[in-house]
Amino acid sequence: MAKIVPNISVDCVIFGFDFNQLNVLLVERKLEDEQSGAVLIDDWTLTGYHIFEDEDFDTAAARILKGLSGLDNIYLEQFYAFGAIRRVNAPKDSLWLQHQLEGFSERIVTVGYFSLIDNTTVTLLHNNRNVRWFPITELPELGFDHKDILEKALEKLRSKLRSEPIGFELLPEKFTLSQLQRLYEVVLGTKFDRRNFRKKVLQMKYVIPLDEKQKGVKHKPAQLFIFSKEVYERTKTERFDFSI
Amino acid sequence: MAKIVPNISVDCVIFGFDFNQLNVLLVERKLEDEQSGAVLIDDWTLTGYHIFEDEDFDTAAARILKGLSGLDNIYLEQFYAFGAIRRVNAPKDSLWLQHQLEGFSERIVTVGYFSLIDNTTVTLLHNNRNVRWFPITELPELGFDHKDILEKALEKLRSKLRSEPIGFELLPEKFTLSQLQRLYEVVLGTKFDRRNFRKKVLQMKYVIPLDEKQKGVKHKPAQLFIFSKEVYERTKTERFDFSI
DNA sequence: ACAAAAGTGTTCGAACTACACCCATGG
DNA sequence: CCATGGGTGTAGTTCGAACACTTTTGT
Repeated sequence: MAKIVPNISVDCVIFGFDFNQLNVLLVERKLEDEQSGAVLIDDWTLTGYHIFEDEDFDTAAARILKGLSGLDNIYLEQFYAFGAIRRVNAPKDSLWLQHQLEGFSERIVTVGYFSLIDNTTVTLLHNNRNVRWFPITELPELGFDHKDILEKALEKLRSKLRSEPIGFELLPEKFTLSQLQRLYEVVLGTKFDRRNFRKKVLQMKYVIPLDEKQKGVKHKPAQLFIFSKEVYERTKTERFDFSI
Repeated sequence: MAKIVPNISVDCVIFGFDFNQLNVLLVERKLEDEQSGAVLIDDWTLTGYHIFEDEDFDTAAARILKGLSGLDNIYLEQFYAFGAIRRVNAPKDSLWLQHQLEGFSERIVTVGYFSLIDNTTVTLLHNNRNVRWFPITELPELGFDHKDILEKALEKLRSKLRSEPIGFELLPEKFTLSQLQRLYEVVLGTKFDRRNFRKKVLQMKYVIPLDEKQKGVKHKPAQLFIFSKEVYERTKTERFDFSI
C-alpha cells in the first residue's frame, strides 16, 4: 500500500435525500481515556482521509465514498480547498490526530468534495465507526472546521442546483414530479406552485415520462419519470442572466 | 521569514481587459545551460508560488498578486485545486524546479485563484522576470499543467459572469455601456443586440449613470456609469433556472 | 365514505427578440 | 463633410405568476 501524504487530505460531504429532507452523512469521533474511561471527545465529522502518494484528488474522494457506501460511479464534485493555518489545531482536534497513528501533521490542508446519493436505497458500511445520516437542519457538534466545510458545500450545491440538472442524482432512477419538487424545495428553501413546477419540468425534454405508476401508495398513484443525461447534454443551451 | 510548505502552492490566473480583448498575465520561464548557453527551457507559466507555513491560501494569492501589480484589494476567487500525480514531472518541469532552490518536491498540489483587473491602468512589476499580457486567443506554450488550469479558470469565470456582476472588476471605475457590452461579448463569446443590452443593463439599479461623458474620443462621447456593489447586495434576488 | 396526494388550464403582466434611423464629436 | 460609434422605441412573442377543482387509490 502506498504511503499517505501527511499534510493533504480529502473530505467528502455526502448528501442524501429521503423524499422528505436533505441529509448529510457523518461519522462519530469518540475517544475515551484508557485508564479512567472518561470521555475525552464525542462529536461528529465529515468523512475524509489523507490522500495517498499515488492517488489524485478525484481518486481519493471516490475511494472514501466507496469505503462508506460500497458504491462506485457516484456523483462527486470538488467544490473548495480549505487551508486555514490552525484548522486542525483546536485542543480536541490535535488530541484526536495524535491518537490516529498515521501521519500527524501540524497543518493539514483539505480538498472538499460533495457527493449526491439517494439515501432510500444505500446501505452504509460501518467499519467499526458509528456512521449516520443527519438532516441538515439538525446537525450535531462537528469537529475540526467541518461546519465551515459543510456550509460551503451547501452553498455550492444550491448554486449548482439552480443552474444544472444535478438534483436527479439525489433521487432513485424512477421518480415522481412531486418528489422532484420536494427535493428542490428543501434544498433551496423555497416553495413552488405545483402546476407551474410541473409545467416547467414537463418542457424539459430530458425528463422522460414512463408508462409506469407508483405502487402501494394510499392515494392516487403518480406517474414515474426518468432523467436522461444524454438528452440533456444534447439539448442544453447557455444563458446570460446576471439578476436584477 | 517563514518557511515554505514544499508540496503546496497557489497559482493565480490574472485576467485583464483592455476594452478589446480578454488577456491573461504570464511570466516567462527561461533556462539556459551555464556552460554552453543553450536554451533548455523557454516557455511561459501562470504566476504562482509555494505557500508559507504561516499563511492561508487567500493570503498567499493576495501576496502573489501584489508582487506583480503592487495592488491590494483586487478581486480574487479560489476556483479549483489541482493535484494530478505527475503534474510537475514532465522533463522540463522537473528541470526547472531543480534550478529553483526552494523546496523541490516530487509532487506539488496547487490551489487555483482567478483575479480580475482592469489592464488599462495597471503597471506590471518585473522583479527580473519577463512578464506580459497575452490575449486568451493567442497563448504561447505553457509549462506544467498551466493550460488545464487556465481552461478551468476560464470556465469558472464564464459561469460566474453569467450569474453575478463580476464583470465590472475588469473595467475602470467609470465605464460606458459599450465597454461593458464588449466585455460580455468577448468573455462569453457571444453577440448582443445593442438596444436590448442597454435596456437590460439600465434596469439594474446598481449600474448608476453619472453626469459625465467620455472625453477625447473622435465620435459622440458616451455617458459614463459606475457599478455600486452596495446597491447590488441590497437588491439581489435568487433565481431557479435549470435551462432547457 | 374518507383521507391523501395526483393531475389539470386560463388569465395577466413582465421580459425578451428583432429591427433602423438620427446624433455628437474629432479630424 | 465625413467617419465613427452613441443613443433611442415599438410590436410580437414567450415566459412566469397566480389561482381551485376533480380524480384515483388504500383503508
